[in-house]
Amino acid sequence: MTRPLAPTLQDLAQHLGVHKSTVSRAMDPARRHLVKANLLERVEAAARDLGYRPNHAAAALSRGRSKTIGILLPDITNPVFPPILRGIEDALEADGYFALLANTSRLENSGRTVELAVDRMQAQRVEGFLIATATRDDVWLENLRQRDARIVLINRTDGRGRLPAVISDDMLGMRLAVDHLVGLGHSQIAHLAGPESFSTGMARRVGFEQAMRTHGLKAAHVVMADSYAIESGDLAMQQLLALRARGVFTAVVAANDLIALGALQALRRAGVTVPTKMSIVGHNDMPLLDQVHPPLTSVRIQHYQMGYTSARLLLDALHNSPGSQEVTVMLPPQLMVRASTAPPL
Amino acid sequence: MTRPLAPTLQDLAQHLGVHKSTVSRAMDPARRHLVKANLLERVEAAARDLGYRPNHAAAALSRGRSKTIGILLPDITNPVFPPILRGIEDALEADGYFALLANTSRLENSGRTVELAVDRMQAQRVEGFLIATATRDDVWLENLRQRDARIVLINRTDGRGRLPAVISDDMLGMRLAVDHLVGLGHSQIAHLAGPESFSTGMARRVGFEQAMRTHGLKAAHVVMADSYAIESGDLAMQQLLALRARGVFTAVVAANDLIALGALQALRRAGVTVPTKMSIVGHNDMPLLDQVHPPLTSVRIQHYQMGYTSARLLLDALHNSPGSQEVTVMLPPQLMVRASTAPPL
DNA sequence: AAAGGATTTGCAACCGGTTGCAATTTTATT
DNA sequence: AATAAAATTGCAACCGGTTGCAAATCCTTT
Repeated sequence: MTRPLAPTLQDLAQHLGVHKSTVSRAMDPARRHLVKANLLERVEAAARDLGYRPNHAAAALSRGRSKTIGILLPDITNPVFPPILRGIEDALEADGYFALLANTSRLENSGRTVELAVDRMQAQRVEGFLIATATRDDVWLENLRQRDARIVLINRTDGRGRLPAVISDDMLGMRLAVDHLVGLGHSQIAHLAGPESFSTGMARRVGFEQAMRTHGLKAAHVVMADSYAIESGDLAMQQLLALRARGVFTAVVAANDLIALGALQALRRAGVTVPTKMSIVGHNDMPLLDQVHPPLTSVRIQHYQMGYTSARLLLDALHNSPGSQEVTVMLPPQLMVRASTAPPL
Repeated sequence: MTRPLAPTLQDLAQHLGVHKSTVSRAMDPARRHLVKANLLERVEAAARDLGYRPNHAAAALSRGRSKTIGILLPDITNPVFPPILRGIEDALEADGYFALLANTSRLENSGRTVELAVDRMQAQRVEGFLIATATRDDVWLENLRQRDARIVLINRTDGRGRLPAVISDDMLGMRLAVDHLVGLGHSQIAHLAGPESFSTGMARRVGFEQAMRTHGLKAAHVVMADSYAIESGDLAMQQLLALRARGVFTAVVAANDLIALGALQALRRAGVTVPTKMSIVGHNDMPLLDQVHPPLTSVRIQHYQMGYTSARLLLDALHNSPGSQEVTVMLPPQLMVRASTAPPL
């Protein structure tokens, strides 16, 4: 069973009668010009013949750069993340970088899981982190930052705004939603907010309130769901309905699609038909939203672009190591109008 | 800006006045017993103090094992894959392995993309591959196999059945679907098949026909969708409707949820109400299926378990290198009955 | 107390590339 | 044709661990 091991640079060099350093240069696009044209061809031919594959670990060790980026997601199972991941991968691949992925939702940021993942990634000598799990007061994130790790946040910012981030313009998103509803004739609008511990929950609530003010309106009610999940949305909507006595409302802006779906459930049970008796707007425009009943109007976020841009930002920072600009890139969202919104009765 | 570099084994050893090989042994759980108890404690303390992180690249190079597995997915954006991925990660993490992910859908298996990804992964010296992109006649897969790569297929098998695989029991799945419909009183049942180039498309069609035979029935019609996508399902359903003249049917079993959703669309447009005039069963039970209208009855596959088991299988094969058992593990699916199926008129 | 075996620890080579610098060859210049 | 300058190639140290083997130390046993 002892088949020939994978050929090394040394093997190749010997085969060609040159020194391995020469072959090494021939294999590196950036140093290729240092080797004579015809030798280069011979090297390439030989590499192909022998089936040579560079050993990434050796290269990483030797130059102290792993060409690897660590990615922390709360839960890949949440449909907003796959497109982000695709964007990241596409950007990384263009520079020959690899992604190391970790889902950290097991204990929902409750400390250990994330730190374990970070440890493993640091052992892998990742050159930087793309983090989509930030909450507004993460200690581990702050620690990581202080250890001079290169970091770009995605989708959510940290509380202090000290780290570069790529997010959706939540203010604008809420303005789009509110403008749409007001345009339809609504004036009594409620908000199902997301957790304040996430920057998105916070920003969207503030954005909602501000957009309402722009129209000279006040939020009918604001109820906070305690997580971005269907059940939480359901619960929150029940609370909202209970408040109707103290002020009727004809539309609901949810901080997130899952919350909106939960709200839809609660409304269905309560016999409130959407959109005739109540309009609903979601946020994120996750897949299949056009297939639910009724098809949900939602604020579409540029997920793919968010991933792509964040990776690009990180790579740029890695290459021009000094001036780590602490930019926050805001991507404009877009309103997808479907059948869950209509003029009030 | 020249901050102290990350401490190495050597640094630690010097700090303690011992040789680095001793520290190396102290850090390895499997070799830890070789070092005296109190020294061990000192090493651990020092490691903590200096913030020592082992360099994975160095270790990988030195022992020739990267503790890394390559994962090939067609498209993480497809909701069946995230749970698979979670399963894989959980299994790998337990053994200290890492996952290297690649989406290969850009050109849908059209050759180059996959091979590029495989190349990059081999440069990383992955110890094995988990592949969910197999079609029934992949050349690159066969090549990979012949280069003695360790492989476990997920969800789909290759045509030749030469590679270990973890799949759902598609025969059983179709039997569950057909039994359910027949139990409701249907006897004229059509099938929207998936592409025959995928083992799932093929196996489910065969499974459907066999299940029908068990009941002494014959398939009303079988139309093949040309991909697992909503639009393809829509198109295929239109074709199916056109065939109604030559034999009425009251239920449709789709090879996949997306196809079923497309069929739902087509039926809606044609004014055929589900489930009253037509029952529909999907396959996979992807997320949000309970939120569409009507909530779709579907064959639930054990995605997470599929990922977990496949990774476990691969790890086992890697550890007992000789007897690479070419098992095919079949996981039993389960029927999720919802509102898209009802007795025929 | 000496011999012999069992434990610990040290030594040094090695994994497969990368890279600054020196040596050599080629090309250009006069 | 001689010489300087430029282009190639070779040399050797190094990256940070791992591991077989030798050396040193500790424990038993008689």
